[in-house]
Amino acid sequence: MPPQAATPGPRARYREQTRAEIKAAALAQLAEGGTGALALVKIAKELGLSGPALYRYFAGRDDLLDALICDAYADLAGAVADAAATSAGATPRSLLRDLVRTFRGWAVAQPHRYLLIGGTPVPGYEAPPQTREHARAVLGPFVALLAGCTPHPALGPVVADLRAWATREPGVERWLETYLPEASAEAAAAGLTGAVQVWTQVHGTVSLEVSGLYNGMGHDPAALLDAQVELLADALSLA
Amino acid sequence: MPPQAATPGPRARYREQTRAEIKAAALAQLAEGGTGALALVKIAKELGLSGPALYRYFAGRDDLLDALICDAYADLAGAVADAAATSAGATPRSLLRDLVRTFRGWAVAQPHRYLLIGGTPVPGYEAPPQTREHARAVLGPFVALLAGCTPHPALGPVVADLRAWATREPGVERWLETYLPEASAEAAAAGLTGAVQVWTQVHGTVSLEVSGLYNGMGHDPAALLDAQVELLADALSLA
DNA sequence: TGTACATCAGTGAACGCGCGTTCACTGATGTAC
DNA sequence: TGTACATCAGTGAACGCGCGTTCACTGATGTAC
Repeated sequence: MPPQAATPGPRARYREQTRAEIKAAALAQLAEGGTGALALVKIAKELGLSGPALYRYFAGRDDLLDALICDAYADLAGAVADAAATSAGATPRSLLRDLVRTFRGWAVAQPHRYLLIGGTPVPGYEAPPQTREHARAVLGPFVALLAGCTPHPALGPVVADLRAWATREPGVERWLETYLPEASAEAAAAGLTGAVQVWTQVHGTVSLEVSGLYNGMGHDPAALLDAQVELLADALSLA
Repeated sequence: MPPQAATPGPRARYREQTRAEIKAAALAQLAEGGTGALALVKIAKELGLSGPALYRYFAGRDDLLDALICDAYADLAGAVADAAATSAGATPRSLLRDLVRTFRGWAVAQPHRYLLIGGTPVPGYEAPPQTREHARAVLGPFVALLAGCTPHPALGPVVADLRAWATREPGVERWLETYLPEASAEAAAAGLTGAVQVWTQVHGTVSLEVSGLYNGMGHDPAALLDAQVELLADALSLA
């Protein structure tokens, strides 16, 4: 009788390690040539393996892409959550600034990964269904921070009927419980509205920077984003 | 002696028509499968032509992509300029609203074309050098509209030294003369700052919508963008 | 502790696909005298 | 108005490439008695 099935065993550990190496090589390719440059054969060659060996670790090209996307979402969500934990206790305004800076920092440090989750959907590739939940996890700390804020009246409620949305869209219920455990319906709606507003602004600025579309304009993206945080904080009446 | 070399002649006209048909077929493919799905052979087949015939009209795949991108930029810039001309005389605030709505309308009506110019840069494809100038042309009416506005102090000047930038970056000189013919340095800087601010916000909202990343959030993108226009107008102190 | 068996990582050859691009050519269309 | 020539759209065959994926297999590693 084995001591406990919980211990992975050397084989499983080695397996996980190889999976990680494959993903690392794949990311390196993405960084160089974009989504179109991701080729299983080239990855194998780079690892000193031969072609079909990769099929021991991933069901195929799409499966590998799935894993990369999930990792990227989880990683970004983790970074944002860490920042929220670190800055807990600060004023909402400076917390928002920290979260936004973390978001941008993550994106510009590894543009290919940001493009993977925030860029053009890959042709012929159907995103895994958990994608929506992952995206919401990234927004989680923002909603939590902004719950109960007072958005500029023009913004209105992003989701008119929160309860209807939560029952219609799977996963939303649990998400709300995680990030807004004790918020009133009004506070939750305000937080969601604020988070979407922040999201659109930050994604706009960051994705333009990451795609290199700023090249011709000549300005400092970090400073611009900081300024936009102030505008956002004003629009949401943050202290 | 021919009447005037200015008249294109039937051959040249037919040639232009075929070029247009090729581009239309290419756009149809982009709409279905994204950038990766653009294949010369398939385009040819769709037009009843056979493979190499396309090389009479385009030097290759990249040349065709160049043309599509230039067209998209020019088309969007034209739409925005038309909107500016139509709404001339309105208050800055409602003019901004019209321009932004036009921008979004163009993008959501043909998402593939918006992704072509605002999405992830295509792997292995080097954007033509005029791209920057085209992007600036789209922003032109916005700068013109916002020249002399009073941006929120936090925003600061997007370009600290406008004159240095204009001499460093080719094409900027002429661009400034076109859209800010008689503006003071301060008014020009304010207009540029405002335009960049508007650009980041609108691109953020529109690109999230066009990429389908809104699916899981459940809200009305057009209403959100309208609200954001009010916030922008406030941040730029528009009448 | 040793032996028999199951599991699984990895290989090499091969298939089929679609693509971009080149080449030598045919035939129609326009142009010059 | 008619003829000779140049221009140019379009063809068919072919090359080479890199890719995803399948298959039957070998050999090492772990496991059960």
